[in-house]
Amino acid sequence: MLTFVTNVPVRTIADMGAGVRGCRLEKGWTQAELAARAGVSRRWVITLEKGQVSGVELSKVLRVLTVLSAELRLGPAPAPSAEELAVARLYEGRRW
Amino acid sequence: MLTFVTNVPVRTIADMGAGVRGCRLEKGWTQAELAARAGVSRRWVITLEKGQVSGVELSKVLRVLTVLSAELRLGPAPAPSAEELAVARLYEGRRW
DNA sequence: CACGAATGTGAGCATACCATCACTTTCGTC
DNA sequence: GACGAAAGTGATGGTATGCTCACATTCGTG
Repeated sequence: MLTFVTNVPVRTIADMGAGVRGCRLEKGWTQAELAARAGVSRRWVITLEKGQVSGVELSKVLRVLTVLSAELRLGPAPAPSAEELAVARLYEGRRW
Repeated sequence: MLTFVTNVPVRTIADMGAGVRGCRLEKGWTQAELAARAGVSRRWVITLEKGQVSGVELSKVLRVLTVLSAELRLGPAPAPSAEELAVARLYEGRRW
């Protein structure tokens, strides 16, 4: 049972990486152990935890979280700050 | 503000697709509008909502959710049922 | 029914993710 | 400091994702 990782907001890849790492450490697992249980490569676990790659595949992330007895929940976001709104306007309609 | 989509568990790609679709419809946006705002292709929005592809890129999903004023939260999963445990044992250590 | 808007589908191509292997660096313990 | 385990890095190659364009289908309204 997770105790420290409880309803942490996940807005970025880095958030997700930190969350996975936290869950893994709470269970006392090594990266290799997590990789084996989730059926992914250890290399991939590292890149996920460090947020080195922007486009990690969602299905693999979900498999890892399931193995870690963690769960994602989707809900309304708290109202953004004025600063966040300004940034959002800057990137409005932009293609990356 | 989202009203219907509130803290829905997301365990599979299909869950995510349904969640995104729900958030989009609550805002009254078309797929094309969502795609433009999030900077992704309309084709991709469709495949995400229908869960046609297992490995959608997490960064794009997060961008879409941000645009939709939705948020993912990571927390402990409720204890799995006996049936879920049996299935998990079947696939223990399996590579896909 | 007719019409338009929204949604869904197919093919082709570029890109980047991921697995594997080997190696290096960090960390903890003695 | 020495040792081993864990964590991190680099390169390579296969492959699936995602973008674009064009077309088909469904849906809602008059």
